[in-house]
Amino acid sequence: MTPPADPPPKRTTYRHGNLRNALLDAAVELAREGGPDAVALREVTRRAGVAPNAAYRHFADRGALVHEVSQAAMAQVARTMEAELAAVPATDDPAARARARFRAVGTGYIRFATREPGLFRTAFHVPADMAYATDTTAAGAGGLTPFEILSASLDDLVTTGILPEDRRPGAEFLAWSAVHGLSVLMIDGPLRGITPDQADSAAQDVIDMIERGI
Amino acid sequence: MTPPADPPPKRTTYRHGNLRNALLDAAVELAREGGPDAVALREVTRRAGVAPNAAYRHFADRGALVHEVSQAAMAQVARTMEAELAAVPATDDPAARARARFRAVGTGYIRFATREPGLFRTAFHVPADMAYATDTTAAGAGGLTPFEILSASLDDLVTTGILPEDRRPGAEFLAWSAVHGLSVLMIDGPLRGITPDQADSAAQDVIDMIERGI
DNA sequence: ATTTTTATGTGGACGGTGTTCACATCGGGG
DNA sequence: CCCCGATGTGAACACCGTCCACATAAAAAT
Repeated sequence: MTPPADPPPKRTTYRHGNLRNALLDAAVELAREGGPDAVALREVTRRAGVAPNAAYRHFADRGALVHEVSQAAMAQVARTMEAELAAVPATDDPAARARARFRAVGTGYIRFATREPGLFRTAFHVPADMAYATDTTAAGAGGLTPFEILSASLDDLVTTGILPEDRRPGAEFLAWSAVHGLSVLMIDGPLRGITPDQADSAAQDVIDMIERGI
Repeated sequence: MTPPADPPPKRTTYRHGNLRNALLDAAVELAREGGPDAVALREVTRRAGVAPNAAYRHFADRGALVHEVSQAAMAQVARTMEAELAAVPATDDPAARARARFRAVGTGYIRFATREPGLFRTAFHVPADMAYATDTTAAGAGGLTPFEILSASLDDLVTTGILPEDRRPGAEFLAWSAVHGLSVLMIDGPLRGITPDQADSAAQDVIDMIERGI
């Protein structure tokens, strides 16, 4: 029950040596636990064992720090989607494979949202002052952003003949809306408090709807 | 360019007489302009021309105040949906009418989100400490919550034979997810900055998907 | 090798916030 | 009529983000 943290390592050198990363790590941890609002600059510096102002040598202000956390969180979304894609069993049927991969993309997205709600909310946090509305992209290990991963899976649906070509334009936003909406409703909407099993089931239902309705 | 506000009316009586409502009104206005985080207790009391602590005679803490704003915002969602429903042209064909009403429900929801993003975000704001996770419902003029309005419109789809009965269970969450997701993506997601025309068009596309996929 | 520049971390301050405690002021029920 | 409970006030505390002037040490220039 010592919530503050382990004793700060009492750095001996004047320079920290890796402050920027230390700050970022602490900030990510805070966001993981409590969402974007929980990222307090002072607490972050405290955990790094450094004076509050030291943060300003590495980040313009709190917004810049949160923005970087947001980027990191978005990259984690991409990685979770990639992991789900990698778990898709091999098949000879390219159409079945394309379908399974499309479903994996959506499943990974929703899984990340329910497993890491704090980071998920941070990934989609847009600051009030619009200063950091830069769409600097955040990619996963494969170098693709979540949006690009989704797009690729939709392209495969078209090339395998599952999705008619004339339905392709704008399909990203239809799929994204449904999957994102379910995520939000489960995280802090009326579906909050659902069990993980129910969450997975709901995810599959929503993806079913997308496949039929897209 | 006097952002603070008009001069506080310099109340003469010791009692305010209507403080609770005055505080709530100011809080709603702040939420309207900047979302839930913009609701500052001190600013609210300032606008009501009263000392900061006076708020604690009417609300347990800031969370309680924001929660009430959230309820009020949810009620406005319901009213917007009702307004959209009322605008559905009369028809003899009950099936066509049911479809139109279902679409109106979704359209109203998305319209409110894009027109009042601050209130929309506040309506779905769940406090960090989970203290106010009470699901006290917020109804519109017709006495129905947004969720109940949606449910009713889905019931009508079933009775008019548009929606097969076996697809009815859980359909609320499918529809809600898609519509809510689009709203969020347009408010502070990657679809932010879209024109109102594009927003309406995207809304219709999403509702099309729901109708096909539900 | 010595000096100077630059990057990085510190200390102190200011104004903002939510919240609590003790106190002031009234309005209405005994 | 009086007093008591409801309502509003004042001062204080802790926390936050941010800015200023300053300290320190590493790197670059001499």
